[in-house]
Amino acid sequence: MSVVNAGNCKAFFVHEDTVKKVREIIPEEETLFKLADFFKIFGDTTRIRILSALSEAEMCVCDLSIILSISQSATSHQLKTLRQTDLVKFRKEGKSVFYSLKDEHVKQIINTGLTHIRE
Amino acid sequence: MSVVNAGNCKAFFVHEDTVKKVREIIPEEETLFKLADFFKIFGDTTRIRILSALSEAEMCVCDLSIILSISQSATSHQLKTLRQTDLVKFRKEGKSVFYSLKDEHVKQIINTGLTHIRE
DNA sequence: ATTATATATGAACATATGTTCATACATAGG
DNA sequence: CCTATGTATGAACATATGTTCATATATAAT
Repeated sequence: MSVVNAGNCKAFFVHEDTVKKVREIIPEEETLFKLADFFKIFGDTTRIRILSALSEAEMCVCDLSIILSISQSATSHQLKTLRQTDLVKFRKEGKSVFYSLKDEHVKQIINTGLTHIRE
Repeated sequence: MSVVNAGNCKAFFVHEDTVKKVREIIPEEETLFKLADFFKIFGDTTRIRILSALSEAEMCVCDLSIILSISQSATSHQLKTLRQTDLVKFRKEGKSVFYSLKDEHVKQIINTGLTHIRE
Protein backbone atom coordinates (compact mmCIF):
# COMPACT_ATOMS: atom_id res chain seq x y z
CA MET A 1 0.00 0.00 0.00
CA SER A 2 2.53 2.51 -1.13
CA VAL A 3 1.42 6.08 -0.73
CA VAL A 4 2.78 9.44 -1.71
CA ASN A 5 6.38 10.05 -2.62
CA ALA A 6 7.63 13.49 -1.96
CA GLY A 7 4.33 14.85 -3.14
CA ASN A 8 3.99 13.11 -6.45
CA CYS A 9 2.73 9.61 -7.09
CA LYS A 10 -0.48 10.14 -5.19
CA ALA A 11 -1.96 6.77 -6.02
CA PHE A 12 -2.74 4.44 -3.19
CA PHE A 13 -1.71 1.57 -5.28
CA VAL A 14 1.34 1.69 -7.49
CA HIS A 15 1.83 -1.76 -8.96
CA GLU A 16 2.27 -3.25 -5.54
CA ASP A 17 3.20 -6.66 -6.85
CA THR A 18 5.99 -5.33 -9.04
CA VAL A 19 7.34 -3.09 -6.30
CA LYS A 20 7.36 -5.92 -3.79
CA LYS A 21 8.94 -8.42 -6.15
CA VAL A 22 11.69 -6.11 -7.35
CA ARG A 23 12.50 -5.00 -3.82
CA GLU A 24 13.18 -8.61 -2.93
CA ILE A 25 15.32 -9.45 -5.93
CA ILE A 26 17.51 -6.36 -6.18
CA PRO A 27 21.01 -6.57 -4.66
CA GLU A 28 21.60 -4.85 -1.35
CA GLU A 29 22.03 -1.12 -1.43
CA GLU A 30 25.59 -1.42 -0.21
CA THR A 31 26.45 -3.80 -3.00
CA LEU A 32 25.07 -1.44 -5.61
CA PHE A 33 26.96 1.38 -3.96
CA LYS A 34 30.21 -0.52 -4.33
CA LEU A 35 29.31 -1.44 -7.85
CA ALA A 36 28.81 2.20 -8.78
CA ASP A 37 32.16 3.04 -7.21
CA PHE A 38 33.76 0.31 -9.23
CA PHE A 39 32.39 1.56 -12.54
CA LYS A 40 33.24 5.11 -11.59
CA ILE A 41 36.90 4.24 -11.96
CA PHE A 42 36.39 3.31 -15.60
CA GLY A 43 34.34 6.44 -16.14
CA ASP A 44 37.26 8.78 -16.55
CA THR A 45 39.15 9.23 -19.80
CA THR A 46 42.57 9.45 -18.23
CA ARG A 47 42.11 6.33 -16.14
CA ILE A 48 40.62 4.32 -18.98
CA ARG A 49 43.54 5.33 -21.16
CA ILE A 50 46.00 4.30 -18.47
CA LEU A 51 44.29 0.96 -18.00
CA SER A 52 44.10 0.46 -21.73
CA ALA A 53 47.82 1.13 -22.05
CA LEU A 54 48.68 -1.17 -19.18
CA SER A 55 46.64 -3.88 -20.89
CA GLU A 56 49.40 -4.04 -23.43
CA ALA A 57 52.50 -3.81 -21.30
CA GLU A 58 53.99 -3.07 -17.94
CA MET A 59 55.10 0.55 -17.84
CA CYS A 60 56.75 3.14 -15.67
CA VAL A 61 55.09 6.44 -14.83
CA CYS A 62 57.15 8.31 -17.40
CA ASP A 63 56.25 5.95 -20.19
CA LEU A 64 52.60 6.38 -19.38
CA SER A 65 52.66 10.14 -19.16
CA ILE A 66 54.49 10.35 -22.46
CA ILE A 67 52.22 7.93 -24.27
CA LEU A 68 49.11 9.65 -23.05
CA SER A 69 50.55 13.17 -23.23
CA ILE A 70 49.54 14.04 -19.71
CA SER A 71 51.59 15.47 -16.87
CA GLN A 72 53.59 13.28 -14.56
CA SER A 73 51.57 14.58 -11.65
CA ALA A 74 48.21 13.78 -13.17
CA THR A 75 49.47 10.34 -14.11
CA SER A 76 50.72 9.68 -10.63
CA HIS A 77 47.52 10.88 -9.01
CA GLN A 78 45.42 8.61 -11.17
CA LEU A 79 47.73 5.68 -10.59
CA LYS A 80 47.20 6.22 -6.91
CA THR A 81 43.45 5.94 -7.44
CA LEU A 82 43.94 2.78 -9.47
CA ARG A 83 46.13 1.33 -6.76
CA GLN A 84 43.61 2.11 -4.06
CA THR A 85 40.86 0.43 -6.02
CA ASP A 86 43.06 -2.55 -6.58
CA LEU A 87 43.10 -2.38 -10.34
CA VAL A 88 46.86 -2.10 -10.78
CA LYS A 89 49.94 -3.38 -9.04
CA PHE A 90 53.48 -2.03 -9.13
CA ARG A 91 57.08 -2.96 -8.80
CA LYS A 92 60.02 -0.71 -8.01
CA GLU A 93 63.23 -0.84 -9.96
CA GLY A 94 65.81 1.79 -9.19
CA LYS A 95 64.24 5.20 -9.46
CA SER A 96 61.40 3.87 -11.56
CA VAL A 97 58.11 2.33 -10.59
CA PHE A 98 56.58 -0.08 -13.05
CA TYR A 99 52.83 -0.49 -13.10
CA SER A 100 50.74 -3.28 -14.53
CA LEU A 101 47.18 -4.51 -14.37
CA LYS A 102 46.29 -6.39 -11.23
CA ASP A 103 44.51 -9.13 -13.11
CA GLU A 104 42.85 -10.11 -16.36
CA HIS A 105 39.48 -9.09 -15.05
CA VAL A 106 40.21 -5.49 -15.87
CA LYS A 107 40.87 -6.29 -19.52
CA GLN A 108 37.64 -8.19 -19.59
CA ILE A 109 35.62 -5.25 -18.31
CA ILE A 110 37.19 -2.92 -20.84
CA ASN A 111 36.57 -5.33 -23.67
CA THR A 112 32.95 -5.82 -22.68
CA GLY A 113 32.57 -2.07 -22.77
CA LEU A 114 34.30 -1.77 -26.10
CA THR A 115 32.08 -4.43 -27.58
CA HIS A 116 29.04 -2.53 -26.43
CA ILE A 117 29.93 0.90 -27.77
CA ARG A 118 30.81 -0.69 -31.11
CA GLU A 119 27.22 -1.94 -31.19
CA MET B 1 63.63 9.67 -28.79
CA SER B 2 61.16 10.89 -26.24
CA VAL B 3 62.29 13.90 -24.31
CA VAL B 4 60.99 15.85 -21.36
CA ASN B 5 57.40 15.76 -20.19
CA ALA B 6 56.23 18.84 -18.47
CA GLY B 7 59.52 19.10 -16.69
CA ASN B 8 59.87 15.60 -15.30
CA CYS B 9 61.02 12.48 -17.10
CA LYS B 10 64.23 14.07 -18.22
CA ALA B 11 65.63 10.95 -19.74
CA PHE B 12 66.40 10.99 -23.45
CA PHE B 13 65.29 7.47 -23.69
CA VAL B 14 62.22 6.16 -21.91
CA HIS B 15 61.63 2.58 -23.02
CA GLU B 16 61.17 3.65 -26.60
CA ASP B 17 60.17 0.20 -27.79
CA THR B 18 57.37 -0.12 -25.24
CA VAL B 19 56.12 3.40 -25.88
CA LYS B 20 56.05 2.86 -29.63
CA LYS B 21 54.41 -0.53 -29.43
CA VAL B 22 51.68 0.52 -27.02
CA ARG B 23 50.94 3.67 -28.97
CA GLU B 24 50.18 1.50 -31.98
CA ILE B 25 47.99 -1.03 -30.22
CA ILE B 26 45.85 1.23 -28.02
CA PRO B 27 42.36 2.12 -29.28
CA GLU B 28 41.86 5.59 -30.71
CA GLU B 29 41.51 8.39 -28.23
CA GLU B 30 37.95 9.05 -29.33
CA THR B 31 37.02 5.43 -28.71
CA LEU B 32 38.43 5.53 -25.21
CA PHE B 33 36.62 8.79 -24.65
CA LYS B 34 33.31 7.19 -25.56
CA LEU B 35 34.18 4.19 -23.45
CA ALA B 36 34.73 6.35 -20.40
CA ASP B 37 31.43 8.10 -21.05
CA PHE B 38 29.76 4.74 -21.24
CA PHE B 39 31.12 3.53 -17.92
CA LYS B 40 30.37 6.88 -16.35
CA ILE B 41 26.68 6.05 -16.60
CA PHE B 42 27.14 3.02 -14.40
CA GLY B 43 29.26 5.00 -12.00
CA ASP B 44 26.39 6.59 -10.14
CA THR B 45 24.48 4.89 -7.35
CA THR B 46 21.08 6.15 -8.38
CA ARG B 47 21.48 5.10 -11.99
CA ILE B 48 22.91 1.70 -11.13
CA ARG B 49 19.98 1.14 -8.78
CA ILE B 50 17.53 2.13 -11.49
CA LEU B 51 19.18 -0.15 -14.01
CA SER B 52 19.32 -2.94 -11.49
CA ALA B 53 15.61 -2.55 -10.76
CA LEU B 54 14.72 -2.45 -14.44
CA SER B 55 16.68 -5.67 -14.90
CA GLU B 56 13.90 -7.36 -13.01
CA ALA B 57 10.81 -5.75 -14.46
CA GLU B 58 9.37 -2.99 -16.56
CA MET B 59 8.33 -0.13 -14.30
CA CYS B 60 6.76 3.30 -14.28
CA VAL B 61 8.51 6.32 -12.79
CA CYS B 62 6.47 6.13 -9.59
CA ASP B 63 7.30 2.50 -8.99
CA LEU B 64 10.95 3.28 -9.40
CA SER B 65 10.99 6.30 -7.14
CA ILE B 66 9.14 4.37 -4.46
CA ILE B 67 11.35 1.30 -4.66
CA LEU B 68 14.51 3.35 -4.50
CA SER B 69 13.16 5.93 -2.09
CA ILE B 70 14.21 8.85 -4.21
CA SER B 71 12.21 11.82 -5.45
CA GLN B 72 10.18 11.66 -8.60
CA SER B 73 12.26 14.48 -10.01
CA ALA B 74 15.60 12.83 -9.40
CA THR B 75 14.24 9.63 -10.89
CA SER B 76 13.00 11.39 -13.96
CA HIS B 77 16.23 13.29 -14.45
CA GLN B 78 18.27 10.11 -14.31
CA LEU B 79 15.89 8.30 -16.61
CA LYS B 80 16.47 11.08 -19.07
CA THR B 81 20.20 10.43 -18.89
CA LEU B 82 19.63 6.72 -19.38
CA ARG B 83 17.40 7.42 -22.37
CA GLN B 84 19.97 9.69 -23.94
CA THR B 85 22.65 7.08 -23.56
CA ASP B 86 20.39 4.49 -25.04
CA LEU B 87 20.33 2.20 -22.04
CA VAL B 88 16.58 2.22 -21.49
CA LYS B 89 13.48 2.45 -23.59
CA PHE B 90 9.97 3.50 -22.62
CA ARG B 91 6.35 3.07 -23.44
CA LYS B 92 3.46 5.36 -22.55
CA GLU B 93 0.23 4.07 -21.13
CA GLY B 94 -2.27 6.63 -20.00
CA LYS B 95 -0.63 9.03 -17.60
CA SER B 96 2.16 6.59 -16.87
CA VAL B 97 5.43 5.97 -18.65
CA PHE B 98 6.89 2.52 -18.35
CA TYR B 99 10.62 2.09 -18.60
CA SER B 100 12.63 -1.02 -19.34
CA LEU B 101 16.18 -1.92 -20.29
CA LYS B 102 17.03 -1.35 -23.91
CA ASP B 103 18.73 -4.72 -24.26
CA GLU B 104 20.34 -7.60 -22.43
CA HIS B 105 23.75 -6.05 -22.80
CA VAL B 106 23.10 -3.80 -19.83
CA LYS B 107 22.39 -6.74 -17.57
CA GLN B 108 25.60 -8.34 -18.76
CA ILE B 109 27.68 -5.30 -17.87
CA ILE B 110 26.16 -5.11 -14.41
CA ASN B 111 26.68 -8.79 -13.80
CA THR B 112 30.30 -8.62 -14.90
CA GLY B 113 30.78 -5.81 -12.43
CA LEU B 114 29.01 -7.68 -9.67
CA THR B 115 31.16 -10.73 -10.27
CA HIS B 116 34.25 -8.60 -9.96
CA ILE B 117 33.42 -6.83 -6.71
CA ARG B 118 32.46 -10.14 -5.17
CA GLU B 119 36.03 -11.22 -5.89
C1' DA C 1 77.60 14.89 0.60
C1' DT C 2 75.65 16.96 -3.38
C1' DT C 3 73.09 16.88 -7.40
C1' DA C 4 69.85 15.01 -10.76
C1' DT C 5 66.06 12.21 -11.98
C1' DA C 6 61.65 9.50 -11.05
C1' DT C 7 57.72 9.43 -8.44
C1' DA C 8 54.35 10.89 -4.83
C1' DT C 9 51.41 14.09 -2.66
C1' DG C 10 48.96 18.20 -0.47
C1' DA C 11 46.46 22.31 -1.49
C1' DA C 12 44.18 25.38 -4.57
C1' DC C 13 41.45 25.82 -8.27
C1' DA C 14 38.18 24.83 -11.92
C1' DT C 15 34.79 21.98 -13.72
C1' DA C 16 31.45 18.40 -13.86
C1' DT C 17 27.62 16.19 -11.95
C1' DG C 18 23.46 15.18 -9.07
C1' DT C 19 19.68 16.83 -6.25
C1' DT C 20 16.13 19.91 -5.08
C1' DC C 21 12.58 23.21 -5.99
C1' DA C 22 9.34 25.23 -8.74
C1' DT C 23 6.78 24.71 -12.49
C1' DA C 24 5.37 23.14 -17.10
C1' DC C 25 3.26 19.55 -19.86
C1' DA C 26 0.21 15.52 -20.74
C1' DT C 27 -3.63 12.73 -19.98
C1' DA C 28 -7.67 10.91 -17.54
C1' DG C 29 -11.96 11.76 -15.10
C1' DG C 30 -15.65 14.34 -13.53
C1' DC D 1 -13.76 22.86 -19.20
C1' DC D 2 -11.63 22.20 -14.84
C1' DT D 3 -9.11 19.50 -11.74
C1' DA D 4 -6.05 15.80 -10.27
C1' DT D 5 -2.30 12.81 -11.16
C1' DG D 6 2.02 11.24 -13.54
C1' DT D 7 5.98 12.81 -15.75
C1' DA D 8 9.46 16.14 -17.58
C1' DT D 9 12.51 19.92 -17.20
C1' DG D 10 15.07 24.41 -16.26
C1' DA D 11 17.64 26.84 -12.82
C1' DA D 12 19.93 27.17 -8.50
C1' DC D 13 22.66 25.03 -5.45
C1' DA D 14 25.91 21.85 -3.34
C1' DT D 15 29.22 18.40 -3.85
C1' DA D 16 32.47 15.53 -6.09
C1' DT D 17 36.27 14.99 -8.97
C1' DG D 18 40.42 15.97 -11.85
C1' DT D 19 44.24 18.97 -12.95
C1' DT D 20 47.89 22.00 -11.89
C1' DC D 21 51.48 23.86 -9.08
C1' DA D 22 54.72 23.53 -5.67
C1' DT D 23 57.20 20.63 -3.14
C1' DA D 24 58.49 16.37 -0.70
C1' DT D 25 60.58 11.79 -0.95
C1' DA D 26 63.50 8.13 -2.91
C1' DT D 27 67.21 6.43 -5.36
C1' DA D 28 71.33 6.73 -8.29
C1' DA D 29 75.42 8.86 -9.84
C1' DT D 30 79.21 11.91 -9.32
